[in-house]
Formats: sequence, C-alpha cells, structure tokens
Amino acid sequence: MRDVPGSRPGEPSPQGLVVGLNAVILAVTGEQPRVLTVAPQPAGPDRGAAASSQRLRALPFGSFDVQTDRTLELCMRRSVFEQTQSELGYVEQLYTFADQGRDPRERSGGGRVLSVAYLALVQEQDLAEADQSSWEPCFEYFPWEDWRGGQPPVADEIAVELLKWAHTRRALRERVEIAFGLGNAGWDAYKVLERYELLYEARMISEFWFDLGQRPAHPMCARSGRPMAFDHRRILATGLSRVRGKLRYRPVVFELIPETFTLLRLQQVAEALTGLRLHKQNFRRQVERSGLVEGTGRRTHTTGGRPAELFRFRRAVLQERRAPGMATLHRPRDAR
Amino acid sequence: MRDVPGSRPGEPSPQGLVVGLNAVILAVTGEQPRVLTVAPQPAGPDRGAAASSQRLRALPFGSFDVQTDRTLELCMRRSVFEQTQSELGYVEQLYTFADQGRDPRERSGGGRVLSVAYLALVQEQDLAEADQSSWEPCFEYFPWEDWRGGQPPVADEIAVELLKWAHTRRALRERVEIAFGLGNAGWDAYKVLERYELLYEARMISEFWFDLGQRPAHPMCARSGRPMAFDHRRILATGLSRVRGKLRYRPVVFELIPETFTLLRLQQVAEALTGLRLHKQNFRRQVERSGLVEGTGRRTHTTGGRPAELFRFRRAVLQERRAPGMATLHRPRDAR
DNA sequence: CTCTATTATGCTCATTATGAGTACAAGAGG
DNA sequence: CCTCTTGTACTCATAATGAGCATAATAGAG
Repeated sequence: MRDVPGSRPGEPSPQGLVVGLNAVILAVTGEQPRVLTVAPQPAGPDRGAAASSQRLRALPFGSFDVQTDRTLELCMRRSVFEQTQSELGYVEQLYTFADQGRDPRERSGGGRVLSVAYLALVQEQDLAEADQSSWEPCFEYFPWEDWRGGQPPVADEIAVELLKWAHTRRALRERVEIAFGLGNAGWDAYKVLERYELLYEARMISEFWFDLGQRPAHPMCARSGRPMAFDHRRILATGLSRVRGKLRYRPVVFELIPETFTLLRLQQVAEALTGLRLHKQNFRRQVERSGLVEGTGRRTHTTGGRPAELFRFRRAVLQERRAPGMATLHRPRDAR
Repeated sequence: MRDVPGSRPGEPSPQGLVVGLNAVILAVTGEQPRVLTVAPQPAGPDRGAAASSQRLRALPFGSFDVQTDRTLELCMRRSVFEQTQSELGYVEQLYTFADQGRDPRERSGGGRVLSVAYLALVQEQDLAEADQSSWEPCFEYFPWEDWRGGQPPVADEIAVELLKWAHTRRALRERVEIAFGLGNAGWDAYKVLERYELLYEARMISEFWFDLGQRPAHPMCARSGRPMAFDHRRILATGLSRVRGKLRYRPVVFELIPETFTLLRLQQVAEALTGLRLHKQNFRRQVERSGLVEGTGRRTHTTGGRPAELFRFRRAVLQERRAPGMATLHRPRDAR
C-alpha cells in the first residue's frame, strides 16, 4: 500500500486535502471478538513521542488514489489486502470525518485529512496474519464493554469516576447515566461510542493527552483500556457500535462463521459481539423460528458433551421475512 | 454558497479531487412528504442538453472548503443555509461515494468528485423557501413508494415490467421479487434504494439515459417518476431508505412536528414517511405505552370531529427505554 | 334542536412472542 | 456404571400485536 501522502514531511499535498481510508475489520475467534490492526507507518518528526514509544497499533488504512481507484470500497479492499493479506467479505461504510485537529498528521504539515471509515466482517477461517498485522482482542481497547461475566468491575469504577467528574453539571450527569445504564434503562450494548466519547471528554482516555502532545495525566488512563494510534480507537468504537446495533435487526452474525455451525457457536459469536450473555434455550427458539437456519442432518462431536446438530444459514429467508413496522399496519379486510 | 469548483470549465482543481456535499432535507406538510430542492447551477458546456432543457431540480449541495470549514457537518449546514435560508435541526450522515463516472461534472473536466451525502429533517413550521429553492413532493420522484391508498397501479406495472426484463436470469428475478415484495414477504417500505437501483439497471429510469448523454429511450421512463439532476435521485432514495429504516427503531418522527401535536398528526407524519397506512387504535396504543409522549391537558378543536388532546414528546424517555436485543438476554437469578 | 358526519378514544379478544425455568437426552472420560 | 458436559424438548406466566367493535365529543346541516 502507498504511504499516506503528507505523512512524509516535505511533501505536502498540493491542495492540502488528503482522502484517507480506515477499516474496522472484525472477526471472532473462540469467544474473543478481535480487530485487525497494523503497526502505524514510521512517524513524521513531530508525531508525538508518547505515541510512538508505546508502539500503538493502528487500524489498517490507505489513501484514496484519484488516478487508480474506481470506488472507495475497492480502494479499501485493495489497501487492506496489501497490508494484511486478508480478503474481505461483508463490508459497509461507517462514517466520514474531516474534523479539523482530529488527525495528528494534519499537525505535521500534511494538510487537511478527510477520512472514510469502513466496517468489515471476516470469518474465523479466513483469518490471515501478515508480518505487520495482527488480530487484537477488542475488549482490550474497551474493557468495560464485556459484560458476559456480569458487570465488569472496571465499568463500575469508570461510572463512579465519571459521575464525580460530571457532578454539578446536570446535562453531563444525565449523559453519563444514559450511556452507562445507571438509570432504570440498564446497560445498552449499542452505546459504545457514547461511552468512549464521554471518557475522552473527561480526560480519562490516553489519546486525549496524546492529542495534546502530552503523556496521560489522569489516573484512570491506566484502567481505561489500551490506546490506539491517531483517533483509531474512536473509529473502532464507532464500528463496534454499528455491529451491535445492526445485530438487533439484521442477521450479520452469519458473516462471521463458516457455512455450517452449531447453534452454540452461533450464540457464542453473538455474545462475543454484544458482550452480553444470552439465554440458551430462548436463543435457539428464536433462531429456529426465525427461519434463518435449517438443519443439515449432520452432527458434530467436537463440542464436549452430547453431539450437536450442524445448521446452515438459509440465504433464501431474506425473501420471506417481513420486516416489523414502527407501528402496526392497517390492513383492511377487503384489500386482497 | 460557493460554486462547486470544477463546474466552471477552465478551472480544474489542482489535485483533481473535489469534495462535495449533498443534503437530503425532508419535511412533511399535511400528508405530503417533501424534499428541499434547488435549481442546479448553470451547466458547463457539455452538461447534457437533455438534462438542462428539462429544468431538473437538484438537492442542495456545496463544496467543502479546506480553509474555512471545521467539520463536514458545519459545512453542510452553512451551504444549506446559504442556498435555502433553512436552519436544520436533526442531521445525520448518509453515505460517501467517489465512484468514477458517477458525477457528470467529472466528465466536464472538473476532475474527480468525492461526495458526502447528509440527511436532515426539519419541522413543518420552519419551512422556508428562498428564490431558487422549493419543497417538492417526494412521491413525485418515486410514485411507486406511496402505498397509503393501497398498492399504487404504477408499482404493479413496474414489477411486471421488471420481471419481463429479468425473465431468464434467476438471480435478477429474485432481486426483483424481494425488492418489490412479490414473494410471501410482502412490501418492505425500507427497500427504496434497492428498487430504484433495479429500475436504473433495467434502463427504466430517465437518469440512466442522461448519464449516457442520451434522451430516455425506454417507454417506462414516462411512468417512473420525475428525474433529478446528476445522481441526486439516487441519493434521495438512499435518504428515504434511511428514514424509513430508522423509523422502525428510533423515534425520528418527532423531529418533523412541532412541540405539541395530536396523535393523529403524529400518525399522519409516520404514514407520509413510510408510505403505509397504519391502524389508528393500535398506533395510539403503541405510542402511549412506549412512554414517548405525555399529554398536556390541552386539546385542539381544529381536527374536524371530536377535539383531540395535545401531546408532547418526552425527551427524558431516551433514558428509561431499554433497547430490545437480537435475542433474549440471560439474566441469572442471583446476579443482583 | 335534532340528526349526521367526523374524528377521538376506550376496550375486547384471539394469537404470538418473550423471559425464565424444569426436565430429559446423548455423548466423553474415568 | 457414574459423572460431567452439552444439546434439546417442553412448560408457563406475562407481555405485545393485529384486528375489530363500541362509545364520546364536537361541528354543521336541516
């Protein structure tokens, strides 16, 4: 993959605008959700000593080439392949930002950066690691997001700390309460980004300090997960939010597992992504009546206990399922 | 708002890359969903005579200025205000494309265009029309999307025509069946974009021919809705898809109506957006038990029959509502 | 002043979905 | 054979949904 123009000092882009791409690429191995990361390119002169000394990981990224890239998505697939040898399956666009001051490369004289973030899901078997790339556990970056073993202690600590920080400011306190499920709404797995942003605002995220060119000066930084290079942890948070949200109404889990699978495996993957523990019997019931899967007669003996039936995803369902409305439809009797 | 660089011939941008913005701005007046449009800027020399002679409308658009725009969203708000005097409320990003050959301005020597599309919702009262801008009924662009009076005849015609076109190609036929609800799944309001794309592929959309620099040569073009300039109808379709999708799980309707409203008004707006007729009693039941609204004691007499109570949106709910999971949670008894 | 058209609102009822369990089945390994 | 582990079937109370009937409260026509 090409260097991001502008990351080489002395070669600012003519227009002062660079289009970069980032990819949040997720997979689940065993019960661990993982994200594909790379080592960021050698830093420019003023890239923040703190950051590079810590060998932060970055999301795979690339820059859009007006000459050769026909579409953004193709550019993204190419970049990711060049960096990590991974071929992507399911891909969707996440978000585009051009916020001033958001990208440190901007400060090192590279001009303005517009970056388009993508989300991709790959199957466990297709997982490849090249020299510079590696699959890191998502929850190392967001330890408070894994509730599969009940509320993680760090989530509580963080919430307490945030409430202290917000103390008199009512609107802020409310945001904290919503994001961390302290009201009667409870924990909402989907709100990954809101939580991250709050922590950042409260200066409890290492990147907050890196962005100032300083080293982390809040005691909470040690407990608030591994930092990433640039603003990539924020982008990862956006990606996780998106998958978790999507999971509620679209069967994306199937993008992450092989052709045939046991229902337990399906559940494990769903749990890994949402960070929640699900009720086994009800989970099966839902999956089965949804018509999303069909049994192959075969069964596997690798599960430890009684052998489990292997299922297969029925792509055809997408045709049969009727989407639920926001509110109940009016279907007059005479019509049809 | 500035001209889009590159739309003026003889002034190609230095890097050959221009960042443009488009906004799909929706409102509902009475029972009509409307989109804010502008007259496209004077065309370059080879802008396709067919297009400009028909005085096609365009979505408000602007170009991102590296020097002065701090963020994309601010740029968009500024551009829209300059063009239409409308202040936007709810805003969300839709999509970013940089597809080669997608934007006609590219062909007129302006270099590559990357465009970021936004969706915005404004309230009926805030509806302003400046000289060049106007609120056009959405369903003029997609006549087959309005099912409030039952299946519109044109939807049927189109489906028939598409099936003929797809006839032997199985995969294609399946796509048509899914998109137009010909299987047992029925009509899914959300699939606006899929439907538009199919029509385009089948050459039944005028823009298909404009993009070739020709005039519409398929008989269906006359019945497949008003064309828009550039690829703006496609972007509008994306926006409509998004709102309809969002409506299912997020209370966006409230962004489109004034502070206090009757339940009928709420229903009308929901119906206008989804293009579906809803069951009145059940609609009220759902809205009321959702806790999203609270009655003000007041009632209005302007409805024609019995006076209706005025309700108000409770912003606080966002804190109380617990989001539904993809599958049932496991909540062990001992845990709390 | 009564009748009627029109909208608002209450309530019923069968059907389905959800959340939380209990019980039993079918292997592996000692 | 016993035990551990996982898979699968079934129950049951409670809640949500889709459909519809019935009644309430107004404006306007006659």
